[in-house]
Amino acid sequence: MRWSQTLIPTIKEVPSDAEVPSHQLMLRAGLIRQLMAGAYTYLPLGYRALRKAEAIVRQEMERAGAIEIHMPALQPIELFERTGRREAFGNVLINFDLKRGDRRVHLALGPTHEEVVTDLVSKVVTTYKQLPFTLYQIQTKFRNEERPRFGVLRTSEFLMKDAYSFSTSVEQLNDAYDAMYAAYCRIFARCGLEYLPVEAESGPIGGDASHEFMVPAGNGEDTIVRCPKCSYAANMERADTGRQLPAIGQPADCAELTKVDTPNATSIEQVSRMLNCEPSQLVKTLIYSADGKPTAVLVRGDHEANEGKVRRALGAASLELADEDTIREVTGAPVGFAGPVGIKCPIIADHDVPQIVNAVTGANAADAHYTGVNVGRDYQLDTTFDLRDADNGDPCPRCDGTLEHVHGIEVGHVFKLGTKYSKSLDAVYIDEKEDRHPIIMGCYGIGVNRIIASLCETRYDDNGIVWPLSIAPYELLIIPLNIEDEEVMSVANRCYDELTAAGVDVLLDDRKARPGFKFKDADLIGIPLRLVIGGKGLQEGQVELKWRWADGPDKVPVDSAVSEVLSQLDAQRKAEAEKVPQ
RNA sequence: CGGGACGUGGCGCAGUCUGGUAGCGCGCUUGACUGGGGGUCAAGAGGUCGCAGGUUCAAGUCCUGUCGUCCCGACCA
Repeated sequence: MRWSQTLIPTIKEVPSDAEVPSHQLMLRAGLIRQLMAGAYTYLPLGYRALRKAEAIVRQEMERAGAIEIHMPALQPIELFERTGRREAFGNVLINFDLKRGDRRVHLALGPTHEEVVTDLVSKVVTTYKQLPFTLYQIQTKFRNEERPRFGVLRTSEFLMKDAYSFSTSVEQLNDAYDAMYAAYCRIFARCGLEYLPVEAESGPIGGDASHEFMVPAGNGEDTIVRCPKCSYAANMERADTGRQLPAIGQPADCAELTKVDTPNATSIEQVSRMLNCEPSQLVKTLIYSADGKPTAVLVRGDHEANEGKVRRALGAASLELADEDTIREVTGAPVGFAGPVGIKCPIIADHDVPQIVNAVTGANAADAHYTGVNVGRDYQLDTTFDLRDADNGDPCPRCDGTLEHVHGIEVGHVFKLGTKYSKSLDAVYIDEKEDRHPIIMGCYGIGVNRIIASLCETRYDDNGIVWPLSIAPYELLIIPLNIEDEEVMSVANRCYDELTAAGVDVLLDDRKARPGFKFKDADLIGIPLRLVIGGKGLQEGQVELKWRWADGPDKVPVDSAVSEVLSQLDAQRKAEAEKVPQ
């Protein structure tokens, strides 16, 4: 492609709306333009990169034995009502009424396709002989994000590869899951991403039923807990703290239980300042409503309660912080003064809570706290749970290492679904004995746009994007320094023609512009290999070849320019391929 | 949904407090010079200051409302 024949609107100054690097670079390099919050047009360069990522995803899906289909984005709302996800999605599900003749139809724009694919399979599969298989598609998904942000990282419309496996046994499900897991590793490695598979919320099946693929990045929305010493990595939602179960016993040297005035001090910070103690000396008492029943959850003052863990510990289907009236009812005090001593509801506590000797807690009375609170004497616990977020510095649950937090962008998610959808949508098969069973499912998603955004978020320097060869919109950029110099242009055109014919993705900067201007644009759009053809060089019979990440150019004889480009591209492709797991 | 910020040529911004001829840089057009890391000079084009209403002799500027965008938080199968 000739630069003058395509549309690459680069921008010198950083658009004021863009904050994160990927957003700034994608706008500046002319990859995308915004239509509205959460909706972007992919311009030629951005779309080429996106399609390259898509091609890699497709190749690896096929290699893993998945079969491609294409399902409608328009879906009847009724399917979501049958699985209960209309309510679960809530406002995120984009849905609307349409008039068709004298009747109305209620439709949704697919936020994902579990319902549609399960409905399809329920109508097509009858016997175990047809199973197992895995279907996939690459398609635009729609979600009414409450708050789209970070440019293209979180949008209300995005390209997703979604795959669904259908099996008759847990063993078959595990095989499909493992195949997808391996394919994902290959995909992200081929795309040149640094990725981290982390354990994620696994739902009803438990165990290792779910992994997220994260790209470590400072601006990632997710917090990952990982151990630098072993391979343990988990989403904050489910990361274990590695705390040993402590014995619950009344400590030896207890202070007296004392009620102290703490006017208007409702936060951990205010109380610790007023009473001149560390937040770790406090017990944070949170009143939750678990399936409608109030429960007090105790964690140490400097810890954060983890709602997923609380929900699992209580075996509750729904969990939310209790409203003000409930809090007054069980504590007899306004919000901010709850404590375990004399509270009128069940208590569960994190492992670290009974370890606090002479703790400070709310006194269940307005403007008052207790000091000298001790388990066994002032309140009772039978057992403790892991109820809090794993913290920086916590012990690793798998080895003697120390956990640390990193932020990440979720680019993929693999999940063992079980029979949730097949049961509600009646997707069953008959076995050898003519018994009917719900099909066992798995689902596997990749955010294709996020592959591009994560690359831009992690691979750049002061001058612009640094694409890997595998995803770069073009592999080679030819820059003739002076397009009015006939010899320069004839060499440039010859290289362009020969390399294009050889199957290389070549962009030729045929714009009438000064060299410095072209170099700046070249670095900004980040094409991996750059071939510079200038009048001075040609007088010495030489052209220049430079990788985007290299310090300086290599001089190459004009006559061997084409072969040198081909062999260097080949070597780079091999180098990138070596990082891909088998 | 709670909190905050911002809407002025294509982009980045000043002007708003204290009402009185709409400005700067980049980009764009034309010409000349220049020609290896976002050039120089000259001459131009381009904006009903997000929108609506109000106050005023007079509104980019003050008031009310509204729409939009971004950031923090909540939410996120």
